[in-house]
Parts: sequence; structure tokens; C-alpha cells
Amino acid sequence: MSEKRATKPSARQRILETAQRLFYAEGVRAVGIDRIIAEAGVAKMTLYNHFPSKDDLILAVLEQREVEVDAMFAEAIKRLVNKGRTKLEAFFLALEEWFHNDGFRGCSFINTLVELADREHPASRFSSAHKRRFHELLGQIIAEEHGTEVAQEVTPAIAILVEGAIITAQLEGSANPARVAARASRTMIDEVKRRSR
Amino acid sequence: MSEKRATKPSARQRILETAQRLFYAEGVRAVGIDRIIAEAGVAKMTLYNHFPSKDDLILAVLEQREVEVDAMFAEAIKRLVNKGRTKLEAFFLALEEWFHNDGFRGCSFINTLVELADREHPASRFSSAHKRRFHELLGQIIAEEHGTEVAQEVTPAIAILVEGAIITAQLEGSANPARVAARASRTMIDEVKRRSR
DNA sequence: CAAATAACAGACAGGTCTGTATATTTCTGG
DNA sequence: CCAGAAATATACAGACCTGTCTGTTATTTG
Repeated sequence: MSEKRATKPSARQRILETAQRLFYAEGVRAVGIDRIIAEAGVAKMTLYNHFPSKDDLILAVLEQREVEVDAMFAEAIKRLVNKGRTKLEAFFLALEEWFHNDGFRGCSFINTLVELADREHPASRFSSAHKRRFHELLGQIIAEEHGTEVAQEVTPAIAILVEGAIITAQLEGSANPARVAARASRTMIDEVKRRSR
Repeated sequence: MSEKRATKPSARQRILETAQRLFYAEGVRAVGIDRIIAEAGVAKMTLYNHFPSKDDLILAVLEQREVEVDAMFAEAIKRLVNKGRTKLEAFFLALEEWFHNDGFRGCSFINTLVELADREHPASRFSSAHKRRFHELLGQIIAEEHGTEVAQEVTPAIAILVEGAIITAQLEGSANPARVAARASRTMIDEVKRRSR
């Protein structure tokens, strides 16, 4: 449990970081165990002691990724709200920042689910659960700013806009879908509010 | 052994159909050449005579799939418009019908692009091009019913809704996203029209 | 210090994959 | 009818894959 700061991260952490990077860039099927241990600088048995199988490693990588995603959005939203943005504006700006990242290749959870092609796989189940949580977070942001009534009406559609923006950004290699989705979300909220007047 | 059926499809066509079915259900990386030739009932050299490499086969499958997708939407839209639907309503109903298909697992083009993890791969390039054409078709439908001005304003957002609906349907195993996206599209068009009055 | 734990290095088993080579049979068009 | 084209069956090369096994070296902890 003791952590030496000066030295390199633990073997387990190096494995997770390396696997996450390679899985994201090239896909979980394209990247082999040998590649991961070589780049992480660990022995094969070290990996298999921490993660009984590659499937377990894939799942662990996604679990770690979810924590990072939450932190990424929380940080960006906090930062942008401090600059005068609304939370929802900030959410879409955070999305746009993410699309601009070097090596952006869509959503790890979607990509893994697509690659595994098996809804019963633990990593697929986790990915579905993650999306539910992510969309719930989105719903909370909308509810905070526009009330639960509006949120209930528009959140499913805005969640679809977000997912569509992610996949379209991946497809086109452009960050523009974030702005399009942001504008569409605002339009939808405006129209829903207008109707309920 | 040789039963003379009513002209069984050519070897090439059997290969394409089998590969399309297996690639769609399990992914292009998960399905090997041996599996395809076994299920198509052809010899390995027959396959390699028609398609120099697996990558060529993947591309040919997508090319065939694009023709089918066009036909599928054209048929459904024609049928539903005859029943009194607008073209855009019919488009989203066609989407919903597709989501209800047994074995629906999202969009072949997106799935292949994700699996290959290489934007330069010919099949990835073709997938991007297909999406551009598909979204252009969508834009034409919108323009026909609401004018080019409205179409120009809302088509990118509605295309994102469509892509989001596809991926969300795949993720949740539900056809509901088609209805959500249809309603959102309607709302957006209404609001855009109202504003330009 | 000594014992237990973790990480290391590397070979290996047994299976998969794509693509090629060879030799034989079936189909088809002139 | 018969020659060439197409399709067949099978074996194989060479690379890669996951996961196991063995044995050695660090590191931590009692």
C-alpha cells in the first residue's frame, strides 16, 4: 500500500495505463497481451496475477476510464462555469475540448461494446451501465438549469444528440458536431419551454 | 451430392452474403476466412480469386451493403408515404423498423470503422463517404418538405440525431431512440420555422 | 535478518489467423 | 464434344494469439 512517489507507478497501474492507451488507439482486439507487457515494462505473470484474463483487464480499463471521464467533465464544467458559462454550455464545451484531443477516436465504451459484439460480455454490460450513468448526469445538469419537467422531456433527446455528436466527430475527424449538438439542445429546450407556457 | 436447386447463387454472391451476415453479427475481426468459406460452401482459393485479401472482401461487403441500405430506405419510405406519412416521418419509421430487426447490432459502416481503428483503411474511407451520402439523402428529404433554407439549418443536427439514435438503439437494445429522435427532429424544425417567421 | 510476497525473464503449449501452393474435379461456351 | 475457366479439397507456411510453467531476482514486512 505504501507508495513511492519518486519511483515509477506500480506494475498494476502501468499495466492499466498502457492497456488503456493502446486499447483506445487501436482497439481491444488488435492489441495483444505481449504488446501491453512490453510497453508497460512488466512480466507476463505480473499481468496475469493482477488480471486473470484479458477480458478482466478490458473491464478494469473501462472501470478506470469511467473515473477519469467523470473527473474530466467535472473539472471542465467547474472551470467553464467559473468563466460565466451555464452548466449545459460548459458540458458541450467540454465535449468539444475532448474531440480536439490528439488521438481522439470516439468513446472507449462504445468502441469496446462494438468490438466485443456481445452484449452479455461484462465489459459490454459495464459500458451500457456507464452510459446510463452518464446520461443521468446530463439529466441532472438540465434539471438544475431548466427544472425537472423540462429535463424529463428533453434529456433522452439530448443524450442522443451527445452520442451522435461523439460518433460523428469520430467519423468526420472534426470537433464541429459538438457545436451543432449544443445549438440543437438549446433550440429544443427553448421550444419545449415555449410550448409549456 | 450435387443437388440442382433453382440456380443457387454464384460463389461470389454466396461469399458476399455470408461475409456480410457474419461480419455484421460478430465483427470483421472476429470472423475468419475459414469460417466464411465453410458457411458459404466455397473453397478458399475461390474466395481469394474473387477477393485478393480480407480487406478487399470487407470493402466489397460494405459496397454491397450500401446498395441494400438505399433500397431498404427507399422501399420503406415509398410504402409509408403511400400510407399518408410525410417523407421525414417515414424515414424515422424506417429507422425504427430497422432497429426492430432480429439481430440488429447497429450500423455496419460505423462498426467496421470502429473495429478497423484506421481512418486510412479503404473500408473506413468508404464508410465515411457512405455517411456523407446518407446525410445528404436526409437533407434532400428535409428540403423537399420544408425548403432548402430550413434544411440547411437543421440537417446537420438531425443527422447527428439519427447517428445517435442508431448507436443508442444498439447500446440499449431498444428501438425507442428512433421515436425520440423523430420527435426531436420535429421539434427542431418547428422552432427553426417559427424563428424565421 | 529472514521469510513471504511481488515482479521479473523467457520458453512453451495449443490454438488462431491470413494467405499460398498443389492437385483434382466440375462447369461452360464455342 | 472438348478445352479452358472456375471451383473444389487439402495441406502448409509463418505469424500471432492467450494463457501456463519454471525459475530467478527484488522488495516488503514480521
